[in-house]
Amino acid sequence: MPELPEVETTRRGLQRRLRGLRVADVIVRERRLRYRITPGLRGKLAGRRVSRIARRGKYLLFYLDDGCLLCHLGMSGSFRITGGGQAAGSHDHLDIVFGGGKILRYRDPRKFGAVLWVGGEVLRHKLLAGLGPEPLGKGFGGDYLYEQSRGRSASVKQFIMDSRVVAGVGNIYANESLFIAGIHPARHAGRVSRRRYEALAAAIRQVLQRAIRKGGTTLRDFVRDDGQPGYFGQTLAVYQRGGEACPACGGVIRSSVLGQRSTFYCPRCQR
DNA sequence: AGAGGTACCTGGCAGC
DNA sequence: TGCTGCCAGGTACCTC
Repeated sequence: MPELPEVETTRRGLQRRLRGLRVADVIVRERRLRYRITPGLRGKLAGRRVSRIARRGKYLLFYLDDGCLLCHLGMSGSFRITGGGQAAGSHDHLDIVFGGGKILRYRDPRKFGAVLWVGGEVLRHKLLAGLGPEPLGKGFGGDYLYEQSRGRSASVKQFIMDSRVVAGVGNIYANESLFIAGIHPARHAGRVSRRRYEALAAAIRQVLQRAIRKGGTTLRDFVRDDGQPGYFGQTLAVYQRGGEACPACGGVIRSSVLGQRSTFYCPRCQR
């Protein structure tokens, strides 16, 4: 499933190849994603030029001349660019055709994604307005996590996966960063020290940056914008490794469920 | 305000 | 082998 590094990898690839291009046509095959794809999208986009592509959490923001296409890949979404000869598959819900013939194709078997046109200031959009700071940006760090977490009884894992606390930390990287920081995922967020939040913030930045450098960690059906699958799961220390040996101490990695999410940790290394 | 639960969807896989 | 049924997983939203 696309996590923040995959989204960032996608953003970089798409920006490199689409910036400055003008939309010629839009083909919507399936409108029912998490939300309905904005009706009349063709009229909104046609003739507009892509000025840049940004990211906010796991949302992709395609800035056009006078508005923004706000997209989310959900669980199984991917973008790719085709030359035009490729026939659309059954899960290829949207094509954005550019002048010159390049096609940006959105595929999403599970339809958890979103493609919405936002005419005004996109960062004030309901889906973005409440997001916490970017984990790789200013405003995020140990002090911030410490202050935000006081008095909170939810587990530290659920806390860092709350998009209002920090944007875009999903299940994989929550597991991995807690392992690196040596913090037990079920520990109450309000009972983690400032010093340990410092370690956790550093771990979150480290795992995300490393995955971005690797081109994105992927488990199943993420496809990079060049159409190549991006399997990098072998670099994960604990995620989906329940019953295996901890790479740090050799003990057995445990799996459990926290907030309806699969959770992996080493009970010896994480307290 | 915070915590917990639910819905959305479908490929993949476990169990029969 | 073939069918059925369950579940993951990100996020918003609802309820308590």
